[in-house]
Amino acid sequence: MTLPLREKRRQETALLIQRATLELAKENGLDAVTTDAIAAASGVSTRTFFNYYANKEAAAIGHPPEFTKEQMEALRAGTGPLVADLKQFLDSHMEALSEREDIVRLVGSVLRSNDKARGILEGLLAAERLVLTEALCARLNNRQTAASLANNATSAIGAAIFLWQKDGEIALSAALDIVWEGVIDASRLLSFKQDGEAQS
Amino acid sequence: MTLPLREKRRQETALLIQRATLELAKENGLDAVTTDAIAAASGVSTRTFFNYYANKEAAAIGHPPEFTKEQMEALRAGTGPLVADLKQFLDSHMEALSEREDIVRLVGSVLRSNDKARGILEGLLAAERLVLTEALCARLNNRQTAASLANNATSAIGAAIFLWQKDGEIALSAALDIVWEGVIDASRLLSFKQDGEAQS
DNA sequence: GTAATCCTTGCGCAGTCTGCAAAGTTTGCA
DNA sequence: TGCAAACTTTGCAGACTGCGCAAGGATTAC
Repeated sequence: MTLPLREKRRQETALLIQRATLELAKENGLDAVTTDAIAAASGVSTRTFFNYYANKEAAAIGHPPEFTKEQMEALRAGTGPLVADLKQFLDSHMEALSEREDIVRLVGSVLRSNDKARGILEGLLAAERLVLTEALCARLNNRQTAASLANNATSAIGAAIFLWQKDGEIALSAALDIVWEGVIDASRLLSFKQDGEAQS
Repeated sequence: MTLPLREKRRQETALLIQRATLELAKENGLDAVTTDAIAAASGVSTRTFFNYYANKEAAAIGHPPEFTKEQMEALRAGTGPLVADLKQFLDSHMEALSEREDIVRLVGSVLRSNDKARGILEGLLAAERLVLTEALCARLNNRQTAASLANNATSAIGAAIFLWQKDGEIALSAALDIVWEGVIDASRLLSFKQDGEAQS
């Protein structure tokens, strides 16, 4: 962890700008906030703001935690049954998100009212989903299956956040448990042997 | 089907503008296209363009086919096992998409390079997913399970389109079959009874 | 045929985002 | 420590986006 000063400053400023953006968006939504206002609140020039983020929506999203090397490795190595490993993987990612609960909550409200922000996050998630698909592929040797698993997993994270926001009482990890149970139930229904149908 | 003239014209113009937008975007991507250019190519004023679509990204997406009342009803009534009904539902929706293959292909390429367009489509899809969730809820009495099923279903449509675009040989319906098989396989893995784990 | 309703359009304004070049910081190396 | 190379910040100018407004044109219902 011996980052050069430059790098460190950059990360700090990026986070500072994100917080300023979200703070301003709380009032009347992100659309009502100008880039000039964000720059001013962050203590940088407007031009510099655009050196950090391509637009205000990207600033609101910031840099969400990615799947770490350790998490991916644990999943690929695979000690237990796949379901358990996957759940563990999601739990550990959820924990990373919990450390920025305030930001997660604010980002969530921006997403509800801003198409562009949604698209940006969706792009980031798609990349993560691809990474996860690759890792699962190594364990399964079937791309479509791996892709579907990755989809269920990443969607579960989003659904858990949604549930957590709506409820307001339960913890993020508890929300994930509830959502995951639904995923498993749905899987039972989908994999149920059909009455008179042929089954490969 | 006795639409007033106004309504009909409106739909035609909306489609015309969408086609013009996609046509112009083929060259250098949507970002390189100005709203003035789209308006000129569509034979309307720039101001009128904005009466049809909120922005050029929305114009590129247009108005994708929604789940029809008949499709939803068939799913809710539910004659066979759920998996079969769901597959049938997806097949019929895929058929609707096949009738606009040219547009689907162009929209796909816009989505790859434009965050805002992705967000807009994602918003439309989320609404559809919600409709589907409601319908499944009526049959299942469990919201989380219904949501997971709806997620798997709508994601499958997207994945099928992706596969169809990448491959270039297979038909949309065939692509859906391949994707769906992956979904079922993944479900088997997820619902697999775990070794020593407790099972509710 | 006529009144009510809805659509289109030009104009103007506030805001977004980029290229460029000058000025300021940080880094590595001697 | 001190200096050159590499990188950052910033102001400015300029093209593009998106919307409110109000006048004029088309369509509808009766």
